[in-house]
Amino acid sequence: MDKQISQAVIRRLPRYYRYLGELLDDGVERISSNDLSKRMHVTASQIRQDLNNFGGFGQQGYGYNVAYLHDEIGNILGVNDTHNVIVIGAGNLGQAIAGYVKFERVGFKIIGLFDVNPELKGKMVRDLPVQMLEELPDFVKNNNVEIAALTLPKQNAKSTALKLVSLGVHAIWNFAHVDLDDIPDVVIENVHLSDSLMQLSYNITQHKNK
Amino acid sequence: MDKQISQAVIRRLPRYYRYLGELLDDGVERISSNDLSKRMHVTASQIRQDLNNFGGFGQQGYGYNVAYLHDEIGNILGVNDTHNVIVIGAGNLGQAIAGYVKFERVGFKIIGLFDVNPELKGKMVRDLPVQMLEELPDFVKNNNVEIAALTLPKQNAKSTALKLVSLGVHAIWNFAHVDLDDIPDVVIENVHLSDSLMQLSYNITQHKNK
DNA sequence: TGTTGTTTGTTAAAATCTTGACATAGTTTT
DNA sequence: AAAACTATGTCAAGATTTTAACAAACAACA
Repeated sequence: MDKQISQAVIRRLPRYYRYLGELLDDGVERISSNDLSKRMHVTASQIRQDLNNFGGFGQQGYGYNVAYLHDEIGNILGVNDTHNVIVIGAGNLGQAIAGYVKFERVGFKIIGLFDVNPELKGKMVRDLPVQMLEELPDFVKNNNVEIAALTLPKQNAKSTALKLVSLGVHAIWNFAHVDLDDIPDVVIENVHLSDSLMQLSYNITQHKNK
Repeated sequence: MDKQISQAVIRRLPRYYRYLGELLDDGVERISSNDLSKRMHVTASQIRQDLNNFGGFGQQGYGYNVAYLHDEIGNILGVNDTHNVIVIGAGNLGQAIAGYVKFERVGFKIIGLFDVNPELKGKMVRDLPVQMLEELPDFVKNNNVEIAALTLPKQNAKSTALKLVSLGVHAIWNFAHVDLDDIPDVVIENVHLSDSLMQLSYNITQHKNK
């Protein structure tokens, strides 16, 4: 048992979660895979298949209860629990991420913001002071830090990641333009904005030549 | 002919491009799919298969010339040409994106930054003044704008996207937390940071239960 | 309460993607 | 110049993912 769920499925879950959240806001009580498929431009079969990886959330002849399904997907994704996040690198992107997460998501809580630049020391970003990297070990020891967002130059990313893991932070949200594989015992999620922009660029070229 | 290349392949191209760029910086002249596969932690077969979608860039018994292959992938991705980019939404994220792109990539040039908030009018971000959205139509008319990055609240994303397309901007790099499908004749690349964070959250849970 | 209609969960087929295998072509060495 | 070696391009097998199909379960309505 305990079949491994493919990352392809996992990548789709947040999107389901988002659409269900919107339906919830709109006061929609129930939805069929067919209706949802039309809104989301995917096949109904895929929706049912995806959801059934985790159990039967629907009911024949009725469909899915929006509130219930939303909550269940939230549980699967782990966003109904609180996760403490620190941001390493208090540049533009770091500040933006700190603000963005704060606005967008309950469930994720930014509790610390770090940088190496002494000029930034103590600067307030929202309600958080920028701390120096030297303060990181103590901070991690005294706070339950689950996720570290790395928004720093690629030169420092690997060593910082290694340090974080040694301090006990086992999840990294990596915005640095470098791969952080071959670090054992840590979960990495990469956001390579350059890669995304290049994909866009490719698709522009394709689009033109049609 | 003119076989459609799958997005799975396209998603990998920027990564090849990055690794080849690093090899280039390190003064490495040639590389075999086998050596590259070890560095990148993918199969050599996949590398050869991916590249052969676009033609034979290597030579039997020799491997691939790093500079040549780097350049060719650059051509495929369209990053050897210049693309003018405007950013709509001059909040933290918009400013970060403007700076990030500028630093990371030649090939993409930020030429304008727009917002609706009158308080931001004229504020300099790097070397660009924040302009009001009313100025957008004239700006697009007078400048060759290829890509618009949307870093604004989801409520305004769709209408702004529609306006951009009507003005002749046919590529959107979307950071708003909403899907912009069903807009015809436009290439969309989504960066859903929340989705990414949720994936991380899921994988943390999985990691723990092992 | 029975009949009709709806929609799931699941199975199987189809399509796509990844990996392994190897003949061929070119390189390197002697 | 020949022999030994290397590594691509490509074909085919294997694995995974997606889609279609439908029986079983429940809802809605008469």
